[in-house]
Amino acid sequence: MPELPEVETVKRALSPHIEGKSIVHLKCFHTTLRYPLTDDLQQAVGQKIVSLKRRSKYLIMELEKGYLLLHLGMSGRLYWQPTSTPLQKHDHVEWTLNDQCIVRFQDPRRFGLVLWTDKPPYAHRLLAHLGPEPLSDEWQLETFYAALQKVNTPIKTALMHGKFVVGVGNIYANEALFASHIHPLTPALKVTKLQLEHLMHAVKRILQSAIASGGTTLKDFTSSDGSKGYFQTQLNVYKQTICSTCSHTLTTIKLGGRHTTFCENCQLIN
DNA sequence: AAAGACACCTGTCCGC
DNA sequence: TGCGGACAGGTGTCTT
Repeated sequence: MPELPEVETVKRALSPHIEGKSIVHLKCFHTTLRYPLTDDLQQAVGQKIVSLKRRSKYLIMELEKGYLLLHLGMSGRLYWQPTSTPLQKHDHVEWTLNDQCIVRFQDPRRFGLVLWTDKPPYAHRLLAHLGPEPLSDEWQLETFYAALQKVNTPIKTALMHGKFVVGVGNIYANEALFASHIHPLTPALKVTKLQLEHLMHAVKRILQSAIASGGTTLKDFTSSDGSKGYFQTQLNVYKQTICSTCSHTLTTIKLGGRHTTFCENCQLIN
């Protein structure tokens, strides 16, 4: 489900409903997601939610003392209800806030996570190694280019790796490479600095545009209020068959186990 | 040290 | 209609 724009959409939709409110109950209905749902999640109970932040595809619920780290994995949802409603299949964690509203974490495939930490979350082992945020000034052409000079792996794999930039998943990696006319199999160290500059601009533009559209709903993505995203209408290669620029038939290959679609006419390998 | 394979899960879709 | 198999928006960890 979620790449950066989808997680950002969830964050923006949920924040106004929960910030400044207190957690009255926290219930777990399943023992394990990516990691076990441990008893220390109860340390969040009684605390006020100071803010909801995003780092990469992680959500950080900042409490007065401590933090809850959340990740939606491939199929996770975080949905909000003004009052309690019947549990749905695959609801794993439920927060009840002091105004009686409910927030639930639902995740059929259970690749997501909810965990407690009382230490600064950016130093947590899951976040500490993450690369720069694509929509921030931390992501610089010079350092990106320099880092890739040692990387022989295809540029698409490098883009999705999370080491050089975070938040770019399969959909937006395909789209950004198409927009910047770079063949996904180009070895990262062979991408020129000029191409890399175009790629960075494409990533920023596409992510911002996807956020503005409320994310991409391919099958089942909805924001916390149940609304769908509309960026799928702007996809140029992902799940498409004909090149929107030259009308050639698009090529689909498998790269690192992920569907990779590109135009052999518009995206040349270096 | 880098790169690839694998693992974690369930739901859905497609072909037979 | 039923069944097997492939595949899906992610990412940490293990193996080469």
